[in-house]
Amino acid sequence: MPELPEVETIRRGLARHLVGRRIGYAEVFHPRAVRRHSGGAADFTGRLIGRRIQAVSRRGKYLWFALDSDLALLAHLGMSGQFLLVDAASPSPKHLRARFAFTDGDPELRFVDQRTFGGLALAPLIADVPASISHIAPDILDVAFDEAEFYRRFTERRTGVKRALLDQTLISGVGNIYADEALWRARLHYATPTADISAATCRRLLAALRAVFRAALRAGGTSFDALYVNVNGQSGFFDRSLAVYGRAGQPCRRCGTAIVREPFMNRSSFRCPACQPVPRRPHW
DNA sequence: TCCGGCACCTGTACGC
DNA sequence: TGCGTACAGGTGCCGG
Repeated sequence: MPELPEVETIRRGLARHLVGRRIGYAEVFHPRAVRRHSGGAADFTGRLIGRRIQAVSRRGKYLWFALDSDLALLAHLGMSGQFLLVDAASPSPKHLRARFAFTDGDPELRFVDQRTFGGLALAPLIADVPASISHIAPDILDVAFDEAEFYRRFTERRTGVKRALLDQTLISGVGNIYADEALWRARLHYATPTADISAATCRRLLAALRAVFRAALRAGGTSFDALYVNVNGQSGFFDRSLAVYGRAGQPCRRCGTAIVREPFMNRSSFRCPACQPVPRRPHW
């Protein structure tokens, strides 16, 4: 499941291979892949032909190709989206949703997405950010991330700390896996009310998040299966370093207590019952 | 306006 | 073997 470290790993690979190249051909194989592009598939591909990729950028889990004339090709990988750089002659995978060929030849870019939660769209760039994601907050690795402003908005919320971390309009790039990992590092229960978090605890939580993101980036991201791969089709290795996610019944790496898995927000949360006890007045 | 719940999707694992 | 069900979860939309 691509979160910030996985998307950043992919962004770096795309930037290395695609900046400066001009799109010669584009094709969409499934309308759902461009459902957020208002003009439909024909408009999407037609407006891409002849455009040159100037940069590959990211905010949270969104990434985009900055094109000529302040236009961006915006992408979200959803649950299972992949960008792959392969030779045009290589066989098409089952879930190929779109492909882009370049005027200078191979490799071509393919967008593959099994569960179709991901998608592509064109959007005008306003102040270097696609207009359609202006509501997405800066992520914690972004120089624009303002810790004091985050703390103010965080404590104004009437919700629990994990719900807040997953709210991309408050802080972007955090998904279920890294939320659980950061909460474990900061010794916080997911249902701790944000209003009860002190400034010092908030700093500790953000430091934990930064640390887990950086460690995951060094490992090339987290892969549980073949659904997350970098642009060369290779998996990341951070799953071997996870402290709580997916470790129900196994000993906490800090205190040895068995990790528990609990349903929360229609998904699973993992925590150490000793290091992350239920708070006095939880916000479930 | 803010918050929580749910639909959207497909492959895999598991029980019967 | 084959069928049904649960599960994985990011985003946007809707209702309270």
